[in-house]
Amino acid sequence: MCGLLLRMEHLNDWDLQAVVRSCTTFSSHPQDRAGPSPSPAPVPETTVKREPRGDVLRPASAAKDAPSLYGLEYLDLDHKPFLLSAPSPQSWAAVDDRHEMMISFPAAASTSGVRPRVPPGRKPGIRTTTPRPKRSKKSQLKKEVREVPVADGGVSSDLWAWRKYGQKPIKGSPYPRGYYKCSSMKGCMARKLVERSPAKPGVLVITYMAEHCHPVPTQINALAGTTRHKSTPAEDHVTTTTTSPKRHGNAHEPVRCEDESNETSSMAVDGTTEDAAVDDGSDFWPTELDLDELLAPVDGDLDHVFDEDGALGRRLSL
DNA sequence: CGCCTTTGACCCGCGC
DNA sequence: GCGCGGGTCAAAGGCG
Repeated sequence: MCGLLLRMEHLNDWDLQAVVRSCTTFSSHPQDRAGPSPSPAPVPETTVKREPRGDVLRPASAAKDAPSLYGLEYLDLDHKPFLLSAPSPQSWAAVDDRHEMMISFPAAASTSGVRPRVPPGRKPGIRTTTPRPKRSKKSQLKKEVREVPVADGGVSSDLWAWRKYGQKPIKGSPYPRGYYKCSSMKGCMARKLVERSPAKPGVLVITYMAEHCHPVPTQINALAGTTRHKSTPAEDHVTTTTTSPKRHGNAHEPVRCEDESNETSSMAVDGTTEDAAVDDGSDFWPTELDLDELLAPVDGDLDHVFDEDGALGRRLSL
């Protein structure tokens, strides 16, 4: 495992993912989470399902050689292994909101080397005709911003499954920003942006956008998803959790995103939400009752899991 | 087989 | 109106 850590130093990619997974707020405890509003946040886009463009040509090349190391220097949370200092579910409430759950990934997961990369992307100029839905004005998006310390290895974890769909370098910041979508349920427009704070490298800034239109996946599912890891040690720490109902089966009935998303179109952008986000994300998460209900079935499992830091850490890192 | 990550390209909002 | 920067898409390859 230690060896893996060493690798991590070279492979900074992992952290982003790890962060993603772990930084999200803990959905299990409403009081801890800050999230965008309780009601589905209606980002205009949310209501519209994008259609595949399909007219894009494939990149001819196949030279995927470039290691994906460079991109995430920023997330180099590597200096410290993530430990899951997970409080039992019941104690989550007591956990500092900003710190959420401390997760550590003692070991990177796989030992496989860096995965060769090919230049992905579409050929220039081929984008097409399928117009994208108009993006809602950035200013109108409701955003919940959370800061999670990384230095102490504390990263919050949540029960949602996130799928990374992009990463971009941000001007003015030495660290790239990762873009994630909720993969717990298809159609869920919840997203989050993860980046390191330029001012405070030890802090990860997680911005939540839109809302989940479905119940929190059961812990079991969430954890189950974390087991997946990729070959690249850096990335694998926390592979995305494949918590999609499809795969693991969600015990709870999914909520229709479309319906909800429409209602939340008014995501506030004003500062009030930010405060809420940091201090109390309750509005972003399911009600406590819901959570309890959702988690009840797996409570025992959770305890079990969290009792063993290693266990969770392992899962996350593997 | 299906989902995930990576990453360049494409698109759009915003500022000047 | 233009350009920049940010956000999203989607191909390719990998892994369980």
